[in-house]
Amino acid sequence: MLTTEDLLRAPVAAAVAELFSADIQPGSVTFQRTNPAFEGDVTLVVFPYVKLAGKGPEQTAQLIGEHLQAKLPEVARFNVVKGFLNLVIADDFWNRQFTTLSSEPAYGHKPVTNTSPMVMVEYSSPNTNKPLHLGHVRNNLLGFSVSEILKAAGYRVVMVNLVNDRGIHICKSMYAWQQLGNGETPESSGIKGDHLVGKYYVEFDKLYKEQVKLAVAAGQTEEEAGKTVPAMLAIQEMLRKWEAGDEEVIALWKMMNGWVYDGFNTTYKKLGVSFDKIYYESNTYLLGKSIVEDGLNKGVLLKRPDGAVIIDLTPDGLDQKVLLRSDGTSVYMTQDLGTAAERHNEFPFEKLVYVVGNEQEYHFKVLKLALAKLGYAWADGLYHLSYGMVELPHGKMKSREGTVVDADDLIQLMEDDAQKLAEDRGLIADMSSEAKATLYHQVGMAALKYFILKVDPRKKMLFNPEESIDLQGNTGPFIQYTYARIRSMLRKAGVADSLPGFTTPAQLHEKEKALIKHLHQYPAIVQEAAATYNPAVVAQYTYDLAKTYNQFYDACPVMKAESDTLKHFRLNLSACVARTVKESLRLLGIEAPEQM
RNA sequence: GGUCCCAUAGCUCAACUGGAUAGAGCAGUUGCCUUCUAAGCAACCGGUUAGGGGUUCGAGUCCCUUUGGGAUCACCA
Repeated sequence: MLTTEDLLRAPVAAAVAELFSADIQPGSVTFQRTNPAFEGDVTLVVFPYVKLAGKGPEQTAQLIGEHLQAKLPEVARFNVVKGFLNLVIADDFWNRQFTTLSSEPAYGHKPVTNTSPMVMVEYSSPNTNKPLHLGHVRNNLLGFSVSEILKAAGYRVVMVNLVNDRGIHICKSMYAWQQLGNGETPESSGIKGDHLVGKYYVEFDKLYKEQVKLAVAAGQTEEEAGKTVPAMLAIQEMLRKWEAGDEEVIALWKMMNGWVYDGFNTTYKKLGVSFDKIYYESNTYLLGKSIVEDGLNKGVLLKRPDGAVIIDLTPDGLDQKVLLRSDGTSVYMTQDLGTAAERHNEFPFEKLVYVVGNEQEYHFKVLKLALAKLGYAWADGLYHLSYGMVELPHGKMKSREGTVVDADDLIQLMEDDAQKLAEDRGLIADMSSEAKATLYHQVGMAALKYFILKVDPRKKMLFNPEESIDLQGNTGPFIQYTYARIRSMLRKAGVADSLPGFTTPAQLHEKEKALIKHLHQYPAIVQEAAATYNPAVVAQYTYDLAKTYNQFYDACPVMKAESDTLKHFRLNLSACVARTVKESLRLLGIEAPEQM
């Protein structure tokens, strides 16, 4: 697909050469969208050439404009505002673009083959002691969407999840359940597994604090009490037994983890996310020791007098970091070193994207640097997609303080809102109750997903539980609605997807041209979103496309167009918009209902 | 204390990576359903881009500084 930039770059360079006898690289010529206040499709900023021209900006722009218009039939006319050369591209060019792009089945997406570069995306990575909340939702939606975008941009993508299923924190819920649970199970209580385990995690915290309070009252210092209270000793003992493979502890661990996984899988399914491979820390936590040994031998790592192995990153502006405890056991970093190396053996990725909150920026900086120093060339491909926290009006969400927005609750709330609005509209009376339930889910999730994904991942975002997420305006359902309306029209016209053999009009309506220009941008948008790991780029684009279509819909009758030729063209244009909207929604993990 | 990030309309977010008169949605006011779905379209209202200085043809964007917020600097994960 020839973009306007491709079309104009060389001619602009030629114009500069001819008019001002100066050599510039065609690749250095850049364009921008024309400001809507002026007529034009693309704009050349001529400030970079005024020195070469030895003339004022207006005159420089005027000369280049005249030259381009004379040489290129695609340049219909132009106007000059200050140093901006606004070029109007002929309708014929846009018509040719539309004819080409409307015939491409996977328009805008690059095909993936066995030799395409491979990217691994790690996301979700939950703890198995509490249910998922809104922060996890952002992580999951980002990870899934980034993966889909990378696939569309031509990468082989491996989606992985690293489940944090071991450690002292897991023992807390296990211990509390042992002490207080009376054999309660998800079945006996009717509580979803992850919520049940989360309940005992909170119970432990209460129990523990109570014991510390008593001990302090009995004269111990708080620090002392914190370490010696029975509950603390018990979970430490439990962790030792777990690491020693104690049958009873392992059985309890397996049972309760099973409950959590059942619960997570339900939530994952509702969120529409999935993984190609799931790693468990209980399997990976011993990895990395050999890498550390190796690093010691190479002299990259140092053994401190107390026996701990460290890496000295002070020359890089960071600190010293412990990679192996003095007793020889692993830390978080050890495990991540080992996991990354093992993954690269299994999947020779070019990039490994970690979708992890920005609170771990330091960790990933160290991880990448350490691997590089240890001599792994692929370390260069590690990328920490460091997303901002979801904050509530009162600040960060904290599980223990109960100030979290639960994922399951929120999903339910969104479905209820979608149902309420749909029932008020009363347009889907003919649907089966099953189809209705599906629709409420699709619409509710669209609102939630778009709400989260339209925000730049790197920025923190705010969620106010007092205000429900909109279903109108700049939202997911708005875009779905545009799609459903087109599909409804195509059904009435008896058109499945598109009808070949249309004729483009000699003169495009302003809104038709605007739509073609938007469609024309789609491939570049996909590439940009992939290069920056930013679904918000796709979200913004899709909204603009839908918005533009709605304006077209209002201004241009399709079924009652002046002629059959025009009707067929507009049906094709609509079908093409529908396809692109559906695809770009899919990249965001949002479904496009046929009717709503 | 060191390092890093953030601050844009009453609210939630944009701004093509230094470009033209800073854009959307929500909220508020007001038009448009006897023509393809009004979850829509159109219009009005709303801004000293936290404050100050600098760099240049041009700054929300880059540099310095003040203020306010956040993260991180564990032999936790």
